[in-house]
Amino acid sequence: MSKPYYITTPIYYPSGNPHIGHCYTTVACDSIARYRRMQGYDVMFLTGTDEHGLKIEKKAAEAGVTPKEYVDEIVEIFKKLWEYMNINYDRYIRTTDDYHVESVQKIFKALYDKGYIYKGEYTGKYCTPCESFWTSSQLKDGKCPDCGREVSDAKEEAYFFKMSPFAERLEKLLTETDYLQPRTRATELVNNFIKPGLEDLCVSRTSFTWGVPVSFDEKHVVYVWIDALSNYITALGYENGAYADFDKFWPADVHMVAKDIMRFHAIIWPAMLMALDLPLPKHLAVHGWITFNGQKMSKSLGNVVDPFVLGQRYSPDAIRYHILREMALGADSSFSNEIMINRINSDLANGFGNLVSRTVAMADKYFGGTLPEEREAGEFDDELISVASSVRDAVDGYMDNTQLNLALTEIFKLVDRANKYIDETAPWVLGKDESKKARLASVLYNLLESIRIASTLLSCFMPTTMPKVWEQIGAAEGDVTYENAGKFGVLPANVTVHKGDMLFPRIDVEKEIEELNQIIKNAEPKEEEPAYTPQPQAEEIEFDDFMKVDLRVAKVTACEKVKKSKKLLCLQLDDGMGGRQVVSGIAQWYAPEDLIGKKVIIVANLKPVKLCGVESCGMICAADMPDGSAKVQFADDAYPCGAKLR
RNA sequence: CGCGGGAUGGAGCAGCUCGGUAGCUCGUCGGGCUCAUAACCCGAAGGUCGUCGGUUCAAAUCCGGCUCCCGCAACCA
Repeated sequence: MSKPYYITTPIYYPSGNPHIGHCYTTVACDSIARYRRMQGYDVMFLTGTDEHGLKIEKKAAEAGVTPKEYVDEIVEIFKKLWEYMNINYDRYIRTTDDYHVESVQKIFKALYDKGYIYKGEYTGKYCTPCESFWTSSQLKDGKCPDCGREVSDAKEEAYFFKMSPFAERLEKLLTETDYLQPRTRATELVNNFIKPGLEDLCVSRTSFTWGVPVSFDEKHVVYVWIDALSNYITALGYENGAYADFDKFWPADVHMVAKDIMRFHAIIWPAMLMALDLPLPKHLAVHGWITFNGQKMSKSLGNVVDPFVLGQRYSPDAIRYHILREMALGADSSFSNEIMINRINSDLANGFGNLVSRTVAMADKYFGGTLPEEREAGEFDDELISVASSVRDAVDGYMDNTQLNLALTEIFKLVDRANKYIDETAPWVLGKDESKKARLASVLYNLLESIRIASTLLSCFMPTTMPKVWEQIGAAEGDVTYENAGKFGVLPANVTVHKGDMLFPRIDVEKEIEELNQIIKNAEPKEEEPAYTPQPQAEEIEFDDFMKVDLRVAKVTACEKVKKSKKLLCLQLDDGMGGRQVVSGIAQWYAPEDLIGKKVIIVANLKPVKLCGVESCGMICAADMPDGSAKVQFADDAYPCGAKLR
């Protein structure tokens, strides 16, 4: 009976279309899953979508459809992308699936019965028009992140999950086991979340309805944690009858996640499992972001990469390769069109593709495609054979540590060695001498064997292209197994090759970059310009209310950054009334010298407050820009300082 | 003094745990080859290893101060 192996991606939130970042995690998991299958494991590879929550509810409302209709549509796009990228998942879970809903309700109840969940009060900020709760950290400029209106303090009845009983075990899990990969991140988690004391977690909401109802308290809907994280076990049939794989596959071998959701998987998820008395997953592999020219990918920067577009131009396998080759487990990896194209050219086209092409072409040219069986060993053979025979074991080691980039590097050492071997043995010279035919056959055979081994291992990473290689080098299905990847001399001595199409055509870098930039440009205006919808107008107020606001002209006499803060500038103003100090959150967009000497409009009669320990008396007026930045409203220099506006 | 990570030839990185020739990929330059996808192979140039100080026979590597960058947290009147 083969050993089980369970690997998961996170379940993605379908509030928008999938992008290259989603591909990153999924392609990595797929490659590992394929590798394990090849090794003979009984693999369960799970992916899916997290479909509940307020944001989906709202997006659906905006689109004028039901939440379910909304997610159905996006889930289709996700699935299409996975099909396109040749992702071979075993199961796809949607949190809207009946069996999942059933399990979540049971889990919630079980935790309640055990006393880990209790009813309490959730205090936060409430936006009346949106009917939504926000924590203070979610607020944008102190206002509702959705509509931009004022929020008020409010309390909401909610269920809480007790985290504190697990603090000690969690700390040990993070610092003393190899659960977290890479371990370097453990310090960060322990210092930031465990040492200050774990706060109980709010696990239900009454402020929206698009979610799993709490079975024993209908007003409440299960909030994201228990609903989403539990997918890893409900998908196996935990507390439901849809599947019966829980005993076989749990605990998971690897949960792979990006660093932004590391915290939930490193702390909350293990705590939940502890509360349920279930075994913990073996590993949590955390990877970084794909950054674009060093910047985080974001729509407003216009650098969101559409995987469909890239795949069409360079083939899904090339994209898969690039992503995996650049990805180091802990760190961010930079993505740019230039890096990607260069990588595809040098590794896939020049290195691997060309090796296959020249080898097959020579076998075809000198022997009509079929090698004769006579052999003659030569001086460079041993080194090539030793490299080829040891690759698999090296790759194994890296795969065990989810270091896919290093695994690929290892395979390409063989590719490079083989290219060098061609130069050393100069088959074209042998080809001119009838007496060297046996030697020539040996050289070509050794090359075909090297290609067979490399392509077998690469087939987990580039599953679409490698079968084409096998066709070209005359490898049968039984030749390209995991077991044979560790052996040299598997192809029949009289193997027959078949010339085929180029595997990875070389890309014209300059031309391609120009075209890609054009695509980005064309895509931009469509998204950018009409995308800016002004915030809804605030509620009407009385004239008297308006007159309470004292707007004044003031001149910036001095300005400096507030230490300890990235966003704050401290301005000294001549307001015609003796001067004052105002702190403003615009440091990201203005240097102090941009403001000194300029006149601005201030709200003069705001109650003073301290921001990062610096007193601020009033605020300066600025416009919110579509990209989230702010532009200060500079006043006409003719206005005298202290002049009142109305 | 909020937490953490980083600073190494033009670019991107490894080396730092366990001090002792600074390595890899790409790019550049020169050469070779012609089987191949203007690909392949060889060679060369290019680095005060952020900065200052300490320990040591010896420091990229250990210790301390400083500067700058990047995440996260907080702040954004």
